[in-house]
Amino acid sequence: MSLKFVLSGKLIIMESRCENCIIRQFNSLRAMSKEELKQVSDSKTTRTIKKGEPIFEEGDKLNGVYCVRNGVSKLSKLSANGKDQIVKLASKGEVLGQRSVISQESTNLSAIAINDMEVCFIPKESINNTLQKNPNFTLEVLRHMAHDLKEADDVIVNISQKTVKQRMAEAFLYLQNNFGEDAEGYLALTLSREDISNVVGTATESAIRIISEFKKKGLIQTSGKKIGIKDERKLLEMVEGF
Amino acid sequence: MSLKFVLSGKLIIMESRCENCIIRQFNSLRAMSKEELKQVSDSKTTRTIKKGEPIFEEGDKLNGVYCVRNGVSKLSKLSANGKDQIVKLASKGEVLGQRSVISQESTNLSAIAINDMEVCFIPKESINNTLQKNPNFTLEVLRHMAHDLKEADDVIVNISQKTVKQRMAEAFLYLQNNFGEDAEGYLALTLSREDISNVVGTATESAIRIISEFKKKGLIQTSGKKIGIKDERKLLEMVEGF
DNA sequence: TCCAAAACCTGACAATTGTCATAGTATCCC
DNA sequence: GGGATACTATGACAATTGTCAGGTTTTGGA
Repeated sequence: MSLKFVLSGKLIIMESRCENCIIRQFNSLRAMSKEELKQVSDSKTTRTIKKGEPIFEEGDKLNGVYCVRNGVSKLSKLSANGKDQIVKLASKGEVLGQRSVISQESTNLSAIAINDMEVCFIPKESINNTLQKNPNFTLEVLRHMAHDLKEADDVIVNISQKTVKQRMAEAFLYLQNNFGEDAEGYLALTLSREDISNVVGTATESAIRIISEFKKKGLIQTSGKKIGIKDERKLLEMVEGF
Repeated sequence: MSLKFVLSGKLIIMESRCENCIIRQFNSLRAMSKEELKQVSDSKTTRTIKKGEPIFEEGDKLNGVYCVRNGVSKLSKLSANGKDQIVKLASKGEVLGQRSVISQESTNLSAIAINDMEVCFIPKESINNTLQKNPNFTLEVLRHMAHDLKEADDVIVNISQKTVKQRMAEAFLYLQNNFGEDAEGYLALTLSREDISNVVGTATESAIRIISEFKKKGLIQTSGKKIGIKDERKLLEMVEGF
């Protein structure tokens, strides 16, 4: 049986065996057999990462993958002009570093914690072993990667064909759909203005300016750095180009 | 033994058995067993596609994959404002439509022939069958897709962080590296100005203007729509932002 | 071979976006 | 609690890029 604590209003489930971990249901690990999971469980280690700290950085050789149990990480790449481009936001259930382990190259992205995180490190041996023996698992990973690639294609088209304003609107809707809202109607995932601009691919000042503009037009509301969506319909229209 | 013809100066190899097809060595099909290849060979059909014609179009449900034997295809996506964004150029040896077949969704990209093409259509049953039974094949496909995803990430960063001029320079170097040059030093793959602008993600007029500028500066030379690289070093510097 | 259509090219201008400067505001750490 | 530091915000301006409008050249088909 798993241990449960109620700590300052939050329910925390301390589950150290992968076999029993719910997170697993959201990613490719669910295609592993019992024995394979047992092996993963025996070789894995758990790490906590504080807000702002890296899980790994561009160029690192990864000795395994990281399964996110809690918190959100930004996957980004530094460009020649010193700016980060955020390529993906990864939260509970996602596995980081798969690509690097599969292609046996150093990673092309940095993973940095946006809030405090808890991740499980799974050594690459466990993964590679299963990849070679369990076609179901490999296929599951493949399906997942096919999905990521499709999303990446969409991002390419969006960045090159939409205006910054459209991409900003899209980003807010994306955050709403993927991370939800809090009780007061603000986006549950709060990003700094700089992170927002790095997701959208624009200058921080431009992002701020557009936030102000959206606020004036009644499309969104803000409270500190928190942002709430007020007129989803109009934001959607803006994304489509009206 | 394969049949060979010399037709108007070109050597054409008519090889209808996958087992003997050289093309296969360049893609994931090389990980198939003899029996699997035999099955693929028996179920495949060969198609020729004329310049400008589609192999498949965005939204199509694909019943198989296309293995490119000859010619080059652009993979593109139509955006809301009516412009195409070219996401990838695929030539000899590349397999198109894999992602769609794997994730069992309709395709998110169109594939249109840039010059006359010859492709082999392989029904999805052969592929899915092998994916489930041969982990080596699945792993090979996975590695390939991991590579594509990494490239897609690079494209995202490039498009959002580099100027149009830098991306143009990069595009020419890319064409040189991947498709080579003809005897007179012009890029072997000749794209229309519109296609170039759709690769780079800019307006056709901007692309033309930058071509003129590069020509004036002695970085490239042109002859009709053909483009030749004259100063590779300076183009490289430009990409890096000098 | 010739004509129409398509592709290429250039100029002028407008819109978008980035940069720099500067000031207010929140946050963190001692 | 207070000061340093990072983040947010806005204005002014410049650079980049897109759009429209007009030409010229090339290409492909009758």
